[in-house]
Amino acid sequence: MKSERMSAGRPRASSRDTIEEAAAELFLEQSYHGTTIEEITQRAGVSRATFFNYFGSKSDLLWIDADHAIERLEELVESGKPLRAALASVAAEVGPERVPLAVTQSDAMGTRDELVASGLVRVARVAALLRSALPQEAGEGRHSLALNVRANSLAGAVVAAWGSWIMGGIDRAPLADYLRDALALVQLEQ
Amino acid sequence: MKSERMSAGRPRASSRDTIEEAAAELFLEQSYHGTTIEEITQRAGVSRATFFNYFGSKSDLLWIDADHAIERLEELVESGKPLRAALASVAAEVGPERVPLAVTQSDAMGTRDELVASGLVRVARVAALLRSALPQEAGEGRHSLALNVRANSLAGAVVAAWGSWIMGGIDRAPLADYLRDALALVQLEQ
DNA sequence: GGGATTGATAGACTCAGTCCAGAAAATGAT
DNA sequence: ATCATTTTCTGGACTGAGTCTATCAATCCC
Repeated sequence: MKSERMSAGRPRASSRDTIEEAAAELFLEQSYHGTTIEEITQRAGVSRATFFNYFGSKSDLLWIDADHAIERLEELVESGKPLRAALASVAAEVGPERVPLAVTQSDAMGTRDELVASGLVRVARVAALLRSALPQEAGEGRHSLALNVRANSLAGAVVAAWGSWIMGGIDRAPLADYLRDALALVQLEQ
Repeated sequence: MKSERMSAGRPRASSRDTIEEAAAELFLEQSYHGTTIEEITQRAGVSRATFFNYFGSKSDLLWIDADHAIERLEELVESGKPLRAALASVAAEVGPERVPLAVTQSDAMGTRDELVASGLVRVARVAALLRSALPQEAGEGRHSLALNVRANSLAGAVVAAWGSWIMGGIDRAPLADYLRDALALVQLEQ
């Protein structure tokens, strides 16, 4: 995943990690909205233009960990792993410190639709993934209402588990436990 | 709802409707992203600043009908109507033409996260509303996992119903039918 | 060394969204 | 009628995200 590259071109500087670190520091010091992309790149020692080589938008910085988990889930599902097993696997890989910056910056989240929205884009991605991974019942079309309901409800449950886990504070149970309980409540499929 | 005002101050020009109409026209002619707020307000004959007296953001224009439905739902729930009855009421009020601009502009939606995000903000609003309206079980806290799962799953089902209804095309069944079927699939509460 | 490829940079540009000071239009009181 | 007050409308300046383009730098392969 990281870099199986040996071929042509100028090698990337270590910019990505540097930018992430600079951003995390500045968000703590000044908050998300109080920090500009220019400040981040200045502290990271790169140009502003470089930022957009690595990230599509400022809010991407808030969801790095979540995006990583979603990518892992996509990998597992594509490799043929059963859905619930894949979900459990990814949950087990998420350590107690993997709380996205978006949540520690939640004062901003409360007021600003922009941040809520950037988070929900991830939810939509999960829902779409689930919809493609759920077993279709006989004669059921790709856009069946029942399929959509199952996918969305399941996504809702996954998100609820994750949200409650976050709110559980530092001494909470592992995410996998929350997920198990949440999935038990939606006995929609299998 | 509209205007029970007789008191002081300069009366509003008919600006709001004018802006909505101008925007709808321009979005059809030029697409959402091809239209600037300045163009909209020019056609509507008001200043750019006035736009932000009526709408919080450009993307609000895409969700006027959805926002109206959500507000109705909030009213009904606050007035003490049972949740499922309130949902059914609002669904029954939604005519076949009430497809938000966001959907007719869906070519833009497909590619641009911004539009997905603006729509999902509405989903979050619905989920929050459901969470506050769902009956709490005995000894269940405000941030209970089970409560969150029920609220989110239900929101997912509502959204699935709405989405399938939209996709059903012009000769589809009433939204209320889709909603009934979707809710029947999530037998989580009551 | 000479391409070819890829990454980094600078700079200009568009546009959404914020802010503010002031003009315009109404009301009610004196 | 005049004045103070309240609310809307307007113009203009400003910030900052995101796009685009041209150019330079670093690496590989020949």
